[in-house]
Amino acid sequence: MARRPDAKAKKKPSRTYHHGKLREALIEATLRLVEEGGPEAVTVREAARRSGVSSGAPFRHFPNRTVLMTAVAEEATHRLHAAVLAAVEPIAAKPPLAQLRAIGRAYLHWASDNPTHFAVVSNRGLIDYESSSSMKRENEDIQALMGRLLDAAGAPTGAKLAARALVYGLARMRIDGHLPQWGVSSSGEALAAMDAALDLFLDALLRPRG
Amino acid sequence: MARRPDAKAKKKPSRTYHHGKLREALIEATLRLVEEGGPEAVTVREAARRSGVSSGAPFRHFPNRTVLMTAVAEEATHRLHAAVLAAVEPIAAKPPLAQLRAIGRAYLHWASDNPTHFAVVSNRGLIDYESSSSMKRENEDIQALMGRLLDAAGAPTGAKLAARALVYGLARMRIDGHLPQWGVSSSGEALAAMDAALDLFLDALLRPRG
DNA sequence: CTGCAATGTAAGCATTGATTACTTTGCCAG
DNA sequence: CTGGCAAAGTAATCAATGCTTACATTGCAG
Repeated sequence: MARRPDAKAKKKPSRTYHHGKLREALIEATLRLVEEGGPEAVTVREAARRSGVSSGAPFRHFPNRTVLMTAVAEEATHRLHAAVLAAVEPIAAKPPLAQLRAIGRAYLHWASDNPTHFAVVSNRGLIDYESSSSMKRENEDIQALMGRLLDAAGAPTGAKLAARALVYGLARMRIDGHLPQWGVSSSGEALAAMDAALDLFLDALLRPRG
Repeated sequence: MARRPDAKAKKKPSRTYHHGKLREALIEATLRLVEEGGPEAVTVREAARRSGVSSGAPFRHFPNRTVLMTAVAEEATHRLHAAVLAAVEPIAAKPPLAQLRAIGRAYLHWASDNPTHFAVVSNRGLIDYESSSSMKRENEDIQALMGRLLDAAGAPTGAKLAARALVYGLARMRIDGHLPQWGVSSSGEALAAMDAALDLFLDALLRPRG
């Protein structure tokens, strides 16, 4: 795996010193750290190690650990946003209920497939949410999309919060370990149960009221 | 506040050494630490400091930080359980819907009033959930109660998971900072919105289906 | 009273986030 | 070119933390 202490830069083995793309390398390394052990496993020094630089180098690009985590959360949010959009856009002509179902499923599946990344995105005590305009925008974009669809489906006022809470709750229950009965690692059954709960909720919510 | 380096034990100022009730003192100190700065702010050394013992002493009672946190989660779960029971028991004769509402409200209000304690209870990555039989019991007790009430109300299969997810989702959204529009600190409006979402969900779920 | 287990202390280790002073590098104005 | 300067590395250091080990004190049981 490791040939020599150099072989770091893409083309010029400049003997170490001046990584060239350290910022991106650190984000990538941190993404992998999150993947491997969750947000708590992230260590600035380990990210530096994996990027082949000294322990102080990361602080040239990120003032502190939180900002590094925020950059990772930004990337993760981007992926989640893309996954959700990729699920709705092909069926933009179908009825709102179908689109809502697709959004919820995409969200839940992404969270289930990327539990540790979802943990970074959702727990805002770990990041500096307000500082990232892109993360805010993509987040609000999903909420707005859901809002429009709920309105179009004639959902009652307050349904937006309930819908958000249900999907968010299912996703977090999974990563927080509250779904042991459906298998901790075998995501198949848990996903099926979550999908069923989502369907139930949407059907109940959008069923015409007397 | 601090008169002398002694004045620690209740009655016998035994010059330090042998605290007598260090275990409980540590749990109490940790509870306060959680209260002040969330689960991440908990430090074994600080708990020791506040209990007036050396930094190694806590390890005589808790093998590691996680076990200390688990003890705190146990206590917090006990309080949450008590709050929920106190809300339902007086109205055990009323219809299931009313009882379900009361449970959800009590849960949400407790989580809202004790956000950091709720964080400890809910995030099982921070504790050793399986090792605490009392915590498991009280937790499953609430779930079972909700399950019975949902069955009695004629809720469809799968409603149990949806109901748990909705309440859990609302509670976590609040502590995770996903409800800025309802005021971060002014819990009044956020609570009202959560209650409304809960009502909406229960009404939709339990409305007779065709 | 004695001796042992429980419970505390003191000191130390490895690790971490962060800072500081120094060094190397790329690049741009002249 | 080239001289110099800002950007981006390094090395050394600090304080804090979780946890361990060796030792000290205590109280209690026999």
